[in-house]
Amino acid sequence: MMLQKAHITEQQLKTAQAQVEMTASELEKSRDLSRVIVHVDMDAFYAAVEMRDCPDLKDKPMAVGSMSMLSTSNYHARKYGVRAAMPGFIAKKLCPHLVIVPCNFDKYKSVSNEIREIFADYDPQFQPVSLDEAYLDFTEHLELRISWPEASRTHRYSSWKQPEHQQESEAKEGFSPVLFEDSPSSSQSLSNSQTADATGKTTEVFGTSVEEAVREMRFRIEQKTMLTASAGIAPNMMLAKVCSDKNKPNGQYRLASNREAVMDFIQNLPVRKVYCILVQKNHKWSSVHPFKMRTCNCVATRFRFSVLFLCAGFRHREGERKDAECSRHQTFKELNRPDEQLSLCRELCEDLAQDLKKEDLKVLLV
DNA sequence: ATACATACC
DNA sequence: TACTGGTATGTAT
Ligand SMILES: Nc1ncnc2c1ncn2[C@H]1C[C@H](O)[C@@H](COP(=O)(O)OP(=O)(O)OP(=O)(O)O)O1
Ligand SMILES: [Mg+2]
Ligand SMILES: [Mg+2]
Ligand SMILES: [Mg+2]
Repeated sequence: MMLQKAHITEQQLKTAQAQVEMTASELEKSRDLSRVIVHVDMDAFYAAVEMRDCPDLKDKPMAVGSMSMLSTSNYHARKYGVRAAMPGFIAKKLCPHLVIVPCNFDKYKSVSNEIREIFADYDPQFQPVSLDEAYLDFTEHLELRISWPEASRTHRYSSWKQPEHQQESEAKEGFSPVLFEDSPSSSQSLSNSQTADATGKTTEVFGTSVEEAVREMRFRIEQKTMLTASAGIAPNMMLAKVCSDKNKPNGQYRLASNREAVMDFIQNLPVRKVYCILVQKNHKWSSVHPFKMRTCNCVATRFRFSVLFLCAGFRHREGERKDAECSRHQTFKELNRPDEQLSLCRELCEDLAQDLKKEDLKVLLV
């Protein structure tokens, strides 16, 4: 691809530029900022369920799975680098005190059913992605909600969790304070706008804005399951998904529905976050990886150049699979013998790989 | 149509 | 000692 790049002519660049402008204006016409999309995702899902059901685990680094493979870890364990898809015995080396508890899929499935009941109240057509997350279109809910009486926006604390006692001296906004009415970000506590009930804070009132509606949904999830969720609010699913990660755990983030805000948000995002195809080394559109374009802005400013490579992707074959029954790890070992790896690296980075030794491989492949 | 490669939870 | 399994999508042949 570097060789091809050297032979690009002015004429080719001009043609590419024209293509880009056509595509861009077509796409701009179809930009839709009218929907309010929410992506909700439970925090450290399997691990959180296990911690809820075994309070001894609360303050310990823990993970769910086995010595062979972990499905996820709690946030405490993540500080040590313990992650999903990591073998338990390796995780133990990173974090010797790690507690590993086995999976209980039935429990995760039933919690999933509980949260889906709540999702359906906001969007009956919600799209589940996995047991712990879903996309919701809040547009219609919000249109109705705007004229809802306060009673319909009031929710009870479950007996297991009353709100924290608040300082009397702390000035309160008064009745039904509406939080985040127009603030772009927040990871505020869910329990700071309780009504000043004479009998004592057993309910919570939520406003009519998107932020309030989403905060309400997360509040209901927490009261019902004793588990927390995070959420992203944006004009489309991709952006909502990226937003839901931003204030995780137990937070939410809204990206405003205007072109400028979206452009600004996208600018410095790692490409990896939005369009993984571009960094798949074997994908036919894989023009980003070889040329080290890491951020979206980089792709955008060099788009004219990128377009020339859209159809010029490369592939390499990793060899034939010999034993369909073996584990993923075994397969990897079979297909990537050191000598195969060496020749592959030499092929892929000619100039770098002349003096390549086997010890270098590990680093390169990582 | 099928095998294969890769992504994501 | 130990390196997943379920589901979806895209590519090459
Ligand atoms: N690689 C994997 N293999 C098997 N199960 C997985 C894997 N990754 C995730 N899971 C399971 C366990 C997770 O708790 C659940 C939800 O995934 P995900 O939302 O990505 O992470 P998480 O909920 O554990 O943490 P968080 O969302 O807070 O980052 O799916
Ligand atoms: Mg997630
Ligand atoms: Mg999650
Ligand atoms: Mg998830």
